[in-house]
Amino acid sequence: MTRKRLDVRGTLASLPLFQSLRPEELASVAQAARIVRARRGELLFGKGDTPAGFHVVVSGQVKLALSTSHGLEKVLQILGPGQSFGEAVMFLERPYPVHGACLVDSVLLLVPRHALCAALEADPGFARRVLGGLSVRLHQLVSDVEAYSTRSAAQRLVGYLLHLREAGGEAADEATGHVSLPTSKHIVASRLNLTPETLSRVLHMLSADHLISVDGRDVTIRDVQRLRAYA
Amino acid sequence: MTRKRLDVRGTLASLPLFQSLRPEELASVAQAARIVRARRGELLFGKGDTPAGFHVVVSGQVKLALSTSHGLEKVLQILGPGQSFGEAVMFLERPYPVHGACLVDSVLLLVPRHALCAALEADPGFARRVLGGLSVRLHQLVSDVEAYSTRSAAQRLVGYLLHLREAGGEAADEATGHVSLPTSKHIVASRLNLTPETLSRVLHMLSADHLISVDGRDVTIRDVQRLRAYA
DNA sequence: ATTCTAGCTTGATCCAACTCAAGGCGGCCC
DNA sequence: GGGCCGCCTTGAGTTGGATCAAGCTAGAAT
Repeated sequence: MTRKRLDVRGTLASLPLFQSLRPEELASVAQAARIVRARRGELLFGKGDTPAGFHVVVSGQVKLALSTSHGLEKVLQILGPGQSFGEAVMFLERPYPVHGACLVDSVLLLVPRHALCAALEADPGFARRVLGGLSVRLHQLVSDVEAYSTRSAAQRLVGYLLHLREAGGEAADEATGHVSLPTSKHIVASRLNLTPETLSRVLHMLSADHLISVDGRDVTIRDVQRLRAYA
Repeated sequence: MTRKRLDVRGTLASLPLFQSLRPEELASVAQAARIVRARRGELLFGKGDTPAGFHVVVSGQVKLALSTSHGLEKVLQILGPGQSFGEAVMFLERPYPVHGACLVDSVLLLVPRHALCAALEADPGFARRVLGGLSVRLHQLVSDVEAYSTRSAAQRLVGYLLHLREAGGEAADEATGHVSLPTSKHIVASRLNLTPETLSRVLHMLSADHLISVDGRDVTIRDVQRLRAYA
């Protein structure tokens, strides 16, 4: 097992969250952080576990999900490199309301509670950034609730595709575009609160309408205007 | 119009959020806060408005809601005295993703952005409390998403009744209990993402099973155990 | 090349909750 | 008292998306 040495400090320094921490604070956070390597499918924490700190994804991909009564699961969030999670739950010292697992082999950093708290004390700018991060997540959840409770399956999918397109850095005003689903279709379906069957049917329907075309995980958006009108 | 003078400072001091601000900081927040009086039905802010600050409910009752394409609305939250809202949106300087309106005549305080920021700089404990507040809201939203996407209408209602019961300070281990719906049934229905018709039918069904009995907005819980088993 | 398997698609059927359409039932004002 | 207006209930019919059950396809393993 040849694992490349990881420059913890450099990695942390490159994350937006830790911008503008003073070098000695950054060093002490880096000092305290633990490197977590996990393979595809591996559980990072279960629902009900007590958080040891918050996580930052260095490489790979992680899902946060709920498990339903019937052993099914509902994916809440799919996280990639540079994203962090678990701040809120760590902060409240409550058990995780979701579980987290790797979708592919991944490397994460686990920043323990005390290191976060120290940084909060030391730098009001850091507090502001954590607050900003939670606020963004709050907004995302509000728009998820909106999507689940006021939009149809097709509208949710269209919204998601347009969202991916913007996140993917495509110019917002182009008439066409291209996005790749971040992971397998059944995970995407769950993220959108759909069954895989329904996702497949909706993709098919949008293709039939010449709004998109689909090739595996690659989706070409043929008519942004008309797609927008959908959502 | 005989409006009682409002002791802004005293009111703020009694809220958990502002506990342990030093007196001079509290004074300057109180100084900056604006009193907002609004009548039943009055809009406090519309979706898309720019937040002027965050609100604290002093008395009365406020709803935060989304409006759907067809002029319907979906209630996200029902807030009573002592609760605050709009911190996140103010913080990000983004437009409101929801609108807010009074369910009954109400008095609120509007704390402007600069006052909050000043308090954040001055007191890391305050930052910690705001962070805690947002974290709690994040948890609530996660459990809403869970409810909407993995639970049936009856399960959502049962969960809500049990939640009201606990919030109402009833001992959690009693076999029976009593709760009052905080507002009219059609608002409660919307909060639970149900139509009023469905709410009515579910209440009827639970009554028929001797799990609860209903008299207007008053609900008597006859069998907590069996009700818990439901959710 | 052949099998195996995971992921996806397609078709048929079902069901929870919604919509539409009438009533009931207070409370309130004239 | 009588009429009116919100609010709630009840019934009948509809439907979006889920469920169940086969197939299909492409890449990996043998």
